[in-house]
Amino acid sequence: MLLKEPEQGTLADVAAHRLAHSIVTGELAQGQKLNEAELAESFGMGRGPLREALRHLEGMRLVKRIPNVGARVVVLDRKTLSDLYAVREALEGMACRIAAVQMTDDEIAQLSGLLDKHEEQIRQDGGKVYSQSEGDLDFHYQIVRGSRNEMLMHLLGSEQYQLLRMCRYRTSRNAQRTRPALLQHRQIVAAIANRDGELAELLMRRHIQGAWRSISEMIDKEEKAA
Amino acid sequence: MLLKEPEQGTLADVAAHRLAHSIVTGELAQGQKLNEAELAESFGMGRGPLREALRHLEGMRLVKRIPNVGARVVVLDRKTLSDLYAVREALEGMACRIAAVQMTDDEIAQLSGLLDKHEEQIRQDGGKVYSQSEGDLDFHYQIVRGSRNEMLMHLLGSEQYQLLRMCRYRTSRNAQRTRPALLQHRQIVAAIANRDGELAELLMRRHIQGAWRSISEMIDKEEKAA
DNA sequence: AAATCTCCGATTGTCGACAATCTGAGCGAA
DNA sequence: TTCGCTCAGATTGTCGACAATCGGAGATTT
Repeated sequence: MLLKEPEQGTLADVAAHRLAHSIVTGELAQGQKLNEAELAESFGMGRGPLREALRHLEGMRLVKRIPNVGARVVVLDRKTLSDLYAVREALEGMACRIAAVQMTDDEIAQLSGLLDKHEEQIRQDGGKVYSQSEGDLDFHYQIVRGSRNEMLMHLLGSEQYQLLRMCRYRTSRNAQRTRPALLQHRQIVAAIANRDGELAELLMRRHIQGAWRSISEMIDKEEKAA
Repeated sequence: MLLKEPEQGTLADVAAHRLAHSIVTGELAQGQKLNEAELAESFGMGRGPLREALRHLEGMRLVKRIPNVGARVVVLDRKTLSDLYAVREALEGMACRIAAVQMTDDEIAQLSGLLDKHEEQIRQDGGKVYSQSEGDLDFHYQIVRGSRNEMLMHLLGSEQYQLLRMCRYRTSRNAQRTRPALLQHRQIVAAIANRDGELAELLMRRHIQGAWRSISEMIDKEEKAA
């Protein structure tokens, strides 16, 4: 759902998706060198399609390329994540405000249902934050879709979110934030259901700010440990 | 300044820049088919680099590619531009608020100087909206730079703005908005100089909303004419 | 020993040719 | 006439090979 059809279309697209997955899950470490010939070999394709895939990932900011030197997996330092969350706050805040006007009652009910499923998941296995994260992304993406803004959907859905998912995989150990997050999600849906765009935006911005604080603390700990 | 070094680096980069320029200036019409062999020939390069360039432009949303069919120049319809301006409003509003805190006094003075130069230009040749547009983009980009947010700079500066420039070339006939725009720019700078982030954001949002109304009316006229 | 230079292996950049696929014209049937 | 089918022509997708460039090991100089 978040990662489109993996095995279809051009080889370059397949490579891009597989690479994106490997990077997001951490299978490919941050800063790791990406050897064209090697990867092409492992994917069973020529270097041409693979180079196109790298260009694509470069556009997604998942890899950084330097001419005549090569491509490396991007490194998510504090500054990068801080910037990302600031952009998210602005963009998703706007999405929320518009979604409160644009979403149909059906879509809102569906969104609420997503949270029910989500809650059930947390109740069942309190530790599986992984699926929570994916579900959380689904939640956010549904709202973005509700804004009917194609550019936003592309910006957040298809591209930027990969960075977020990458970040999640890195910091998915702390489960303690899932419950307050769920509550905040409920409040956001309630605001949208009331067609209160301003409140929905405010709540979403706070929600994202809270997520950033949480991530930020975690980075602090990691840095202190190192 | 807005278009990086044209003739250096890999051929794919050269092709991407030249194509971007041709698209933005309208030299390549909207919706026009982009033939790989043809373009590669005209640029004096093989199809490999050109394909990479197309991938890049696809990421910039300047072209739309369909597997096994080819690439076409994107068409800027009302919906696309509306979405673009909504995103701009959120992003540049945020940039303004942060820039009001982060910019140095030097940078603010420089920004003010840019407007002086800008005013002088308007006084000299009241009709040359072209250079006004470029200068306007410079103004907006300077503020984005002032936010110190790398992601924002990449999003607005290197990529999204090409779409804007494309739009400007299309609708650059109406010069009557340059003077109020300049005034609004001055007010924004004043707010930033006072370190009033909230006001700066508000003014920038209004400024962009005004620009959108202007563009929107122009599209209406065009549609009525057609 | 430290710094610099030189050269070689490895990697990226580029090209040309071939295979796969789509588009559209022309033909035939309902 | 209109619809569907077939089949070239053109265009995209892919590969393998060659040229250009970079990084690093080792030798040389101070």
